[in-house]
Amino acid sequence: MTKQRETVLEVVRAEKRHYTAEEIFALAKHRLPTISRATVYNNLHALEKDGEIRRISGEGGADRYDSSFVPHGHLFCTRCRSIADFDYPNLSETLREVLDADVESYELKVRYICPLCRVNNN
Amino acid sequence: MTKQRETVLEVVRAEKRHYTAEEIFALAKHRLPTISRATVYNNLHALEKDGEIRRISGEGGADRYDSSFVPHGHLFCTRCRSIADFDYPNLSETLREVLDADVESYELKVRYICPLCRVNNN
DNA sequence: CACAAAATTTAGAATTATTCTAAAAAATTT
DNA sequence: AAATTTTTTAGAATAATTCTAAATTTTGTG
Repeated sequence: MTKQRETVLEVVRAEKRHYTAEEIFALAKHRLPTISRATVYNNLHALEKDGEIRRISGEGGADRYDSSFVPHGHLFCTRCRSIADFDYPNLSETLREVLDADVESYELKVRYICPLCRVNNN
Repeated sequence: MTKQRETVLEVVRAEKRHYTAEEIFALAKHRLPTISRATVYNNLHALEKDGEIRRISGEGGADRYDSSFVPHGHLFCTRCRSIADFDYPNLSETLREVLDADVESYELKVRYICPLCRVNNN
């Protein structure tokens, strides 16, 4: 494992938010000034393939990355564009049963109006 | 409703597969030779907002569109890149209960190895 | 450890998908 | 049918991602 890959993984794991490749590039560059964009993309793909991180395909924007080990869904607020995690227990197992096949990964995206926007009538 | 929007909707509804915007553009152009790419994108967005079609955000490629009224998930084969529909009954209602909020739409993408690739050991 | 082979990194160019622009055309309202 | 609003058009612009080929680093082997 190269220090570039390690840095990319650490940046994704340190997530306060779900970062885009561009944001990860900027944060990684902070620590490893010579790192290139292509390396960030390479490593994001490799880490995704290894199951270390998950890609959240972009809702009208760039893809984002998530490093949580706990399977969960994502809530997209169509008003303020915020993204939040939500727990949906047993979905992996249920999918396995319904499909009768091994599931590599899943992505459950829900579009709605988040509580804050609802209250504020945004 | 313009004839352009009507054509785009008809093309998506006539889906044998889930088409990309580019494919929809080509098919629409067949019938309406002067239609422009921007119009196809405009109408895809408008139709999505109206709930007439659903966007399937691109798995390493362009977004695709689906016109089915029956809520369902999508199966992505990571070997042959095929996309299939699958039924997951009551997910809308379950999400509504879990989140205690109205769900505008959802997208459930599952990555796996499809039966054909499994059998053929692709 | 040293060498060879394989894998990864780099910077920037290239490509792909999508959005923007401003003028023209079409649709809708009055 | 005139005025207003919306949509369309072609092409330019932008954004996100992938590609390229040479340089560097890492890994495997004796």
